[in-house]
Amino acid sequence: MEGRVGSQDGQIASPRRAPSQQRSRERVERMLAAASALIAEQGSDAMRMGEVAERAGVSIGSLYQFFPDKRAIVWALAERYTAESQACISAALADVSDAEGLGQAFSELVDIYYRLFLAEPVMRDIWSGTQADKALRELELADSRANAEFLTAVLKRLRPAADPAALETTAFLVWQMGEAAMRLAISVGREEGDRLVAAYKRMALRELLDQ
Amino acid sequence: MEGRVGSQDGQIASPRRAPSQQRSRERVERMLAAASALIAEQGSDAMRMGEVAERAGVSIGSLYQFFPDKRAIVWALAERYTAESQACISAALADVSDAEGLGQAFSELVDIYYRLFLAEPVMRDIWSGTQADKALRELELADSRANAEFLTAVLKRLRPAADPAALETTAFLVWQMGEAAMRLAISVGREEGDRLVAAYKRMALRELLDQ
DNA sequence: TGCAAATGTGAGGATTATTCATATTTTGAA
DNA sequence: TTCAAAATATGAATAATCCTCACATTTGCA
Repeated sequence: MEGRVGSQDGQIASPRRAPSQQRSRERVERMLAAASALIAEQGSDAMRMGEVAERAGVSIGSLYQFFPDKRAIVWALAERYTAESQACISAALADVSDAEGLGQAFSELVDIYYRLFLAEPVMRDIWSGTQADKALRELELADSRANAEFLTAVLKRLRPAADPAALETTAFLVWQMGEAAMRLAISVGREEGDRLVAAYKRMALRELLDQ
Repeated sequence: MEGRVGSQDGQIASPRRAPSQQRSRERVERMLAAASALIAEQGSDAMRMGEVAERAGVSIGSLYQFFPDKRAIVWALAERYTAESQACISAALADVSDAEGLGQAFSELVDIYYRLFLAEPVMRDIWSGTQADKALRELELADSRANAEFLTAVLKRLRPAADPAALETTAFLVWQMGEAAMRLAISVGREEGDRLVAAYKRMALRELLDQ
């Protein structure tokens, strides 16, 4: 009843061949767009390579010309999301210089993420499946570390006397807790989700500001 | 290259037929034991139904006599773990009556869980894949709620003046954060993992005791 | 004993992911 | 412009896997 999704080795799935011509670059975009639409409709697990090819208007062989396997497509989409959000997060935290500013920026960041998770089925699907796929897990971990570093930088400015290593651990943990809180929040009802996100915010800020 | 793992509907995978004879009960045990061993060796994703049957010394058809599909086997193992751990957690929190006691019990509980995650590849694998499988996700959520309730009961005793709804939210969130922290801790190096777990403990207790 | 229910079996059906031999298009140097 | 090499396109065929089902065997029990 099935196809399987490759062996369990978590190789970073890089394009089998980078599209060098204008034509192929456009086709790869179409493939990713098709995959994105299908994931939004049915989830990445139910996404079929044949459907992706058909919807992108390319042959199945062309798909495999640029993506070594199914997971690579999901990975490529995930990478785009992380790149975008990192830029956003970096900007939001760049010029925070006092506790109040951190509270403000962090709170907004959480809201943005929460809304994004609620509104973006693709993102939701991809980050949900994160744990099952080694390459995705590593991407998310790297992303999380990068984001935590932005937060660490702020903390070091706000609390110069504190142990830097401890600040790093705190920032990383708080950030990961945030991602977990989001996943939890979207998997329960909206009201409870809102409450949980609010509770997370309080908890995180208390920890970050060491109050 | 593959088989697929069932449609994405998250039906609770209950035995197709409960084994009623001694013989079949023993065989089902062998099936679960075989599955457990294979998951420990290669992960549940790489576990093949044919291998499970072979190692259990039964035919593939017998497997499907008692388990409607592959996920049902994983689910059955997961259910056992949750039943066991709930009993353990309930016992640990049952007679907590002051802040110090909570600190003690909670800290021990976290340690036990952490060690369990580190030592039990099966448990680790199952809870990692949790997000990808609807039935597993629901099982984990229900388990988490049940455990959070034990914690809530303690909090209500310790802080009778507090808003009960807020305590429930706090307990649930803290518990889920704990599971996330565990997953994170075992996916990074041992040293960093230890630091993260310690940091989580501090954060959680601060929140639980509202200090 | 004998019959119905429970259980056991494994070859084959059904899906999918992925490959590969071959055809077509583009590029860039002569 | 010409043309060979590189890049790209194609989809039928392959391979791997889950799961079904028609039929065989065993067990419980009146």
